[in-house]
Amino acid sequence: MNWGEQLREHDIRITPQRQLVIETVERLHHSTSEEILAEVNKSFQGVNLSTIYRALEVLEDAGLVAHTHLGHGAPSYYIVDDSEHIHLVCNVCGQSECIGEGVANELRVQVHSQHGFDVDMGHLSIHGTCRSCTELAQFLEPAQIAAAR
Amino acid sequence: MNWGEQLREHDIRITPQRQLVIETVERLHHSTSEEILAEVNKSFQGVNLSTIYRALEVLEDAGLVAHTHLGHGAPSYYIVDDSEHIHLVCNVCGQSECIGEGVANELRVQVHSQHGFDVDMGHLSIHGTCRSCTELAQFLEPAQIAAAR
DNA sequence: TTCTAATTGAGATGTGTTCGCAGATGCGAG
DNA sequence: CTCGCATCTGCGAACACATCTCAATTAGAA
Repeated sequence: MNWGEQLREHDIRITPQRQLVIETVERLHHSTSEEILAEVNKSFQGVNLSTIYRALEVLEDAGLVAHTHLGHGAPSYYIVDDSEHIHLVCNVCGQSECIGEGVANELRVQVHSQHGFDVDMGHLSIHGTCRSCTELAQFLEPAQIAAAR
Repeated sequence: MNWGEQLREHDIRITPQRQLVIETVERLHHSTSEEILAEVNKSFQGVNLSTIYRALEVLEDAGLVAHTHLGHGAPSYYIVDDSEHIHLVCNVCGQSECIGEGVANELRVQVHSQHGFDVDMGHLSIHGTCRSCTELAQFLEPAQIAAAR
């Protein structure tokens, strides 16, 4: 099923702006609303930021895109496809990496059986310290690492 | 070691404002910056919101408090003590519950061995759908559940 | 083609957080 | 005890991100 049908199923009109947003989110893989706006405006200037937000909202309702919070700032939007993934976000350098959802299956099962809670894996961001920052921490203070990145 | 020594160790001055913030965060268990301000101002009016933020920042650096993102809005601050915990946040009703960190131990070990990534458990918020919202979803639309809470 | 409800652009508004600066204060040295 | 000064605070402005209002436009059913 393509995204056009998927939108019509949710009684969501198909507009050029929404098409642009979907294509852009797909192309950029992970992007903030501002980044999406900038990219969309490269081909069609005049598209408004509120339109981007509204498009992202309906597309998220329709299950076509999802978002997760990487840094402290704006959330990152990405296309929902067959390969769900989890984000590891480093608190020191701010970099993030995607990993398969396999490592959290045990967690998902336990949380569901013990608490009846259904985990949304796509939204899961794991914060901590990445390998290289852990190694650097032997020599530098966190602030110096953050400054050097 | 009490918090006074812990602050001095980090070359952080002890002030009434910081003492108030620590005590308030401890008392409220989970609270936003605005809630802390309101609570602090009950006993001492005139304390400024930026002071709260700055206090929370240094206290976090010193490892006395930590924060996690529960809803979409302001982060929640809490005292770091011996009992680390994880937050389950329901995307439908917005409620959150604390659970022991045990369920994520497997995850922590795997993420570390496979990716060299050191997970910050206190900051881990797991989003998804709670038990009661899963049950309600048989009868109601998500929007109706959110409205009814 | 016509009609209407959904959608859009533009800008105002809201919420949460940080900044810059002048004055106040904790606290170590004397 | 009191002095000196780096740090801290209050205040207001600025900032980042998100949402809302409203008139004009438009997708898509009839």
